[in-house]
Amino acid sequence: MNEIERFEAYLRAKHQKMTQPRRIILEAFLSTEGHLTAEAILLEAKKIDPGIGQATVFRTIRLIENAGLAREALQADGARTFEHLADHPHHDHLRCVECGKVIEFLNPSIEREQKKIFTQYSFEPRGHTMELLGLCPECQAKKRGEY
Amino acid sequence: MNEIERFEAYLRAKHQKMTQPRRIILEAFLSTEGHLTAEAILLEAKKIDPGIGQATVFRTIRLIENAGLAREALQADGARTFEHLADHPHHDHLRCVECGKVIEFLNPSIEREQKKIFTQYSFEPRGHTMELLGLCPECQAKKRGEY
DNA sequence: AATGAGAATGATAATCATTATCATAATAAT
DNA sequence: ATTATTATGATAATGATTATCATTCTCATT
Repeated sequence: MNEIERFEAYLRAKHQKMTQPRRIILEAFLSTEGHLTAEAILLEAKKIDPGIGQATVFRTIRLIENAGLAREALQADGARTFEHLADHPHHDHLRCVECGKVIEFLNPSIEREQKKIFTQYSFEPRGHTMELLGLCPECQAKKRGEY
Repeated sequence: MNEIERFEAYLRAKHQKMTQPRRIILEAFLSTEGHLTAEAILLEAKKIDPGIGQATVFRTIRLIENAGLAREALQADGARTFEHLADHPHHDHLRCVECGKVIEFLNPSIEREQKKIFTQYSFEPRGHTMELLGLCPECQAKKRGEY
């Protein structure tokens, strides 16, 4: 079952409708990689159909998220972005505070420890966010050059 | 050196001034625990001096943050909050997605692994955010009761 | 294929948090 | 005390998100 089909199944289960705008927004979103703001997703969608409205993008992103096809990723500056989960297994982020570059990584040891914490506090796991903030090698070099 | 003094030293170093509003906002902020929105900090400050303005709170929080006396903590819903660092060593957060309850925890093993990742990618560490999301025992019980 | 009830759309207005502007007031160095 | 500089608070401006609503679309049923 591909992404579009999964979205259709989700909508059907909720007695909601698959529409052209929804399909276009999902396709536009899936055609990207990385972290997109709602506005960026609107721009992608308008490449397919310029008539798509801002409001519909906000509404549809939430649906896609609730369908389990995307996740929200808050940037360190508070900007709200989304990334789709197709061919994109779980990972965490290492971000450069200077240039904004993002490196994705996965550390099994950290994942294991997180599970332990859920158990310790009797929480039912629902996910997590982790972002490491630092200065990338290039920006370190740039800084040194300034002096 | 206490918090107020540290803030004064920071301001002096930046050729900026210690003022009544700034002192009041810092004192109000230090009198709290946990994660406060800018608005909540304004309310605290107004208990001391009702004349304090919203804009000054925003400006002063940034100063306090840059002085290293507070840190920003984005909530899972995107709300921007701040917590002061006095008598409040580093920790991470476990949040209930249902009721919003926050548990603070510290896991040395995770901290160690994070350091390794910085090293692996040659990043200069500048901090990190981690938030585990789950359903707390109380909300699990409430859910079960619904059916 | 036509119908009709319900749902979705896009334009726009409304809201909310945050930032910018600016005339006045407070501060700190002389 | 004087003065140059910075900070203040009121208000306007901005940017992101959400609500409203008349019109349009979708889909199960005929």
